[in-house]
Amino acid sequence: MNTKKYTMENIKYYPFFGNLANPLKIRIVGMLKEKEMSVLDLAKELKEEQSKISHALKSLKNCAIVQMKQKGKQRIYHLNKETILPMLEILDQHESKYCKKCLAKGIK
Amino acid sequence: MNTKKYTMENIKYYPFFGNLANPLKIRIVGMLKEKEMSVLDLAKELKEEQSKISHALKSLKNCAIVQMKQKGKQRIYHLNKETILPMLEILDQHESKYCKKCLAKGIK
DNA sequence: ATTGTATATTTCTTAGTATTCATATGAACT
DNA sequence: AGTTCATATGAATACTAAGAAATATACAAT
Repeated sequence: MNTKKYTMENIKYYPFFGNLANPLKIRIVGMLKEKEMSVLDLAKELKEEQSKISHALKSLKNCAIVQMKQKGKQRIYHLNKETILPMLEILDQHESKYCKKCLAKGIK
Repeated sequence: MNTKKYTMENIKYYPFFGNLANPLKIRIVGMLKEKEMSVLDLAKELKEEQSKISHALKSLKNCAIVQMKQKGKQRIYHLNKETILPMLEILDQHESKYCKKCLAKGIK
């Protein structure tokens, strides 16, 4: 039916929000709100496999939701608070105002 | 491996961002930034089938990203600008600062 | 150079989501 | 009530992204 489905203008937000739409990734974001952590730290705290955490961190890093620094053999990840905190703040307000039902039940 | 994977606290953002992570849905949001529109208006402008638009609008409405009012037989949808505009604004800033590459290529 | 520790990558499978198509509902008008 | 236009719904299929498991790389210390 279509020739050109979407313009760059419109799809540009896609990969970014895709990260925040993933339960594991949002849990990682939740952890990193508190303090910066290594991959294994995250794996332990979240009770998930290391490779899974690495995968998640890679895509979070690709969209600059988290950033990384090397420390010996460890790689320490920290949240890009400048962007993410205000964004979650807006959502909290939205949620408390409009969206109790859908958020509680996970309706899409 | 896990018993309890995530708490409510952590997954609550999931359905909301899931909507913004979808190309069609974000295109709808893009259209509704300009003006409110009916389902068929959207279908025509975006060159997509009506049922597809309806499906997308349903999930957007479930998370209060759009709102709807009846007008004769038409249903007019409009954007929840209070939440969405500041959110896109934050992202634009983020993008121009950090994420040119990933956004251009759609890397996740 | 070898070992041990930390993280990343690759491939395959599975689960979750979107799309399609057919059909149903609902509202206005005759 | 029947017709038309506008929208929504449901079920089947097609996609895409996430998860699992095994393996590879990178670094530090000995």
